[in-house]
Amino acid sequence: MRRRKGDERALTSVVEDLVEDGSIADPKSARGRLLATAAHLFREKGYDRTTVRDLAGALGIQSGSLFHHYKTKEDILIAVMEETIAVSTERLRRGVNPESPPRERLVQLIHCELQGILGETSDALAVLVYEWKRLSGEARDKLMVARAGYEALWMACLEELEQADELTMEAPVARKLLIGALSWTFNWFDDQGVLTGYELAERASRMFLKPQS
Amino acid sequence: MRRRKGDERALTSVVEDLVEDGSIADPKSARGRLLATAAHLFREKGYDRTTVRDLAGALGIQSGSLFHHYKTKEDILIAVMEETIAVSTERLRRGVNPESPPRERLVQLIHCELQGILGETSDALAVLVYEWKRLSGEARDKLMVARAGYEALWMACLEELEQADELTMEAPVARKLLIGALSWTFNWFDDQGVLTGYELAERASRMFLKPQS
Amino acid sequence: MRRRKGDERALTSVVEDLVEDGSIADPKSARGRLLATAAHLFREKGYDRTTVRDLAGALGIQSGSLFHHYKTKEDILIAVMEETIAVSTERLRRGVNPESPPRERLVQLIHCELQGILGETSDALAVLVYEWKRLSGEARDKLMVARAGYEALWMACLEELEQADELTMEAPVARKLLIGALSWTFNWFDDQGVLTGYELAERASRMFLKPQS
Amino acid sequence: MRRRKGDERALTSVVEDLVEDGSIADPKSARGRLLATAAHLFREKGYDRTTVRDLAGALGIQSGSLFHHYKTKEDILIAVMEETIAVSTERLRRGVNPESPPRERLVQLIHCELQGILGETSDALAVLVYEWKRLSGEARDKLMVARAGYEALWMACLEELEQADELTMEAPVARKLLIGALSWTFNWFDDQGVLTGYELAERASRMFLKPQS
DNA sequence: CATGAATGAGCATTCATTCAT
DNA sequence: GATGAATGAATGCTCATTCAT
Repeated sequence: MRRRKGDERALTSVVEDLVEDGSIADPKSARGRLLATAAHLFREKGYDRTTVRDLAGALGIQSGSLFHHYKTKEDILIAVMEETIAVSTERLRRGVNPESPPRERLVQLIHCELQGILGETSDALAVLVYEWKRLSGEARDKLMVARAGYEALWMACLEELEQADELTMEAPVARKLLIGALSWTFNWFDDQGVLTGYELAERASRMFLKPQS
Repeated sequence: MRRRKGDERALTSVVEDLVEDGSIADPKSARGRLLATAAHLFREKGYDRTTVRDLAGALGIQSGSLFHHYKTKEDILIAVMEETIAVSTERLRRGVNPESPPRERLVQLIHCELQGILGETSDALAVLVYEWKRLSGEARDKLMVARAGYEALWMACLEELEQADELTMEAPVARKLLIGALSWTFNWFDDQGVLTGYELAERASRMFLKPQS
Repeated sequence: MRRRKGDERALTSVVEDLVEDGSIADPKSARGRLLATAAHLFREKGYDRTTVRDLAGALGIQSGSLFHHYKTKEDILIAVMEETIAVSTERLRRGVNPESPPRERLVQLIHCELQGILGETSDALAVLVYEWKRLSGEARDKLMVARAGYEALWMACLEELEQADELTMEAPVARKLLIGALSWTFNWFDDQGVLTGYELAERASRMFLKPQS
Repeated sequence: MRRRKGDERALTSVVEDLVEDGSIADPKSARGRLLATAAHLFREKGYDRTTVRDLAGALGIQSGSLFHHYKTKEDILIAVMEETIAVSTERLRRGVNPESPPRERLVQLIHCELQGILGETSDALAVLVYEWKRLSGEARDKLMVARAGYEALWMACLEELEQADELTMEAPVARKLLIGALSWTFNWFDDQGVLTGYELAERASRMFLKPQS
């Protein structure tokens, strides 16, 4: 997606700070490269069809060496997802100004989410959405907890809007329709197309907000 | 999804007629049962993780016998998708009254699509959406042609609305956001929940229509 | 191989007579066509790589129907070999004039064998040579007995020549070298090439005969 | 075949030298044992009927492990053939003394070829002859090029003899009859029989040479 | 930490053979 | 006889994982 300089800086600092406090791996470290490459391959070919040899090959190491970093292939998938959730949540936290009026905050939320879906973390988020079923029950539960923090940020805004009677439908319904609509964008949205990411975010917010008097 | 008697009758007749003219396999025939079971398993476990032995086991036959009906596992996936597209397109054709005003027709379109996503053909449609990447390029091309007929029915309505200035955004953008929003419903919509399918369809139509004066 | 009219008539009558006395199947009957087709496919693709479906397909019937004629695929191979041995032996019997001097008889023998290898029965003879190993021990024994009659006709001539001191080496060694040399011709001899079958037979006989004084 | 000490040493050094320059695998290495075992089984049971499990079992490893060394079963066949051609060609190069008169060189050539057919490389050579048809076209072409070098060494000698009018027939015809005669020996020649390999070579050379005045 | 050979269970697919119709 | 759907064992090959070096 077409991004302004400011966005770039924002994402970089999100990642940097999370690296510093140890929540995620440094993208330049071996582990970080591994996860980014895994995300890319998992998205491109699907988790099942990506072999550990594919992944090792893309990293320039032997397949056996992967298992020094992660015990199983599934652990790599889990790590990709965990980090994505962490980065996404942190991005939301920073990208949304709590002082802004709620209508404005909704646009900020949508814009943040779109940035994730269409920007740098695109691969990892696509994996999060499309490979969710590949997780074992246990892993799923753990990640659902992490995901809950992210969703709470959304619901706070939507519920406020609902109470202010500015929403065209119930907040939970709106959120779920929106998740689907935005997730799907990585199947069609074209960086170079007629619409910028900003314009798309604005269109998406219109779907649920009553027209302003 | 909660359905009225009328819907049931409608779907049944769609399938029956397509069976009669040979477009799809009779759901009660060996081939039809095979495709329904395949759709179910492919959706539940994913195409890659569903082995031909799983499928054969679920059908009560030997794995070798599957290859009497379809030459490869991918051919089964393709057949599932082809039939779904055929049924969906036919359902749209019947479920939309060309005499209705366009706003009403949009609700009919959404309702038809939701019926597919949440009703009888739910499994097959989920497979169509989530396993698209598993198709070889050739198969993909063939199915994209079939899919185009379906989309044409949608765009006719949306473009009419756009020209009448009743849409809150460009028709193609609206369609794509809607595809995502509706497809995602099979991940959350609960048949027994607070919302009926009709109510959901109505909510979804609000996302793109300007409020009526 | 280039053949004179006389040869053709000779082979036809060999086959006809064997058909009449029931030793082999009429080439025009269902069974006969089956064996000829099997010989052709077995030679072309090898016995193992020729499936019963291939064979049935070439005959225009269903694979299951083959088993009305022969109980197993191996039985078809055995039948092909048995008939070939019968025809070859009969051809030798007729093609060699017991009145001729032994040197002449050797040329007749070689010519008969070459006719088999390069003429009408070429496929079946190639199968006999190259698929011998595919036979079960039991079948092998049975066919070896049949083959013995054929070899006896050869050895009679060669031993007579040996006794007359007209051979450049021991009769059994000569015969074995000759079997190899002639069998191999179906890998290189060209019907349309510089050499006729007759000329080849003549060359082959020179390999073991002392020059005539 | 009964061999003198010198032959043994000669073959050993051929193999050793080729191992050293990397043309073939060391017979004592994993790869070398694999190829020798494969040659043996392919010869005994035929390529098609030898399963990768048979081969693995004979080597005392798991069938999956084979694919570490060769990507496909056909690649194993190809490797067997390639190495045989390399060894055979090298043996010819060393076993024939270019200073010898051509009649003598012919005996040397025949003796070398027989050594291959009946000695250590017997299995691999039988495979080369009998499983040639199993190769894909591509592999066939590659091996035919390698084979051409071997045949060139033969034709040089035979053509020289032909020009000196010492051959009883055309050089190419002689070579082809000889290939067949010698190849066939592994179906009948008995190491312990009345004839030594040398005696057989000498008999074979008589087939094409005019008696010396 | 990294390697790479080995594992062994699992996979889609093939195929001779059977048998109810 | 012929059909063709079904069988079930077998096949070549894949791949996550292990482990001695």
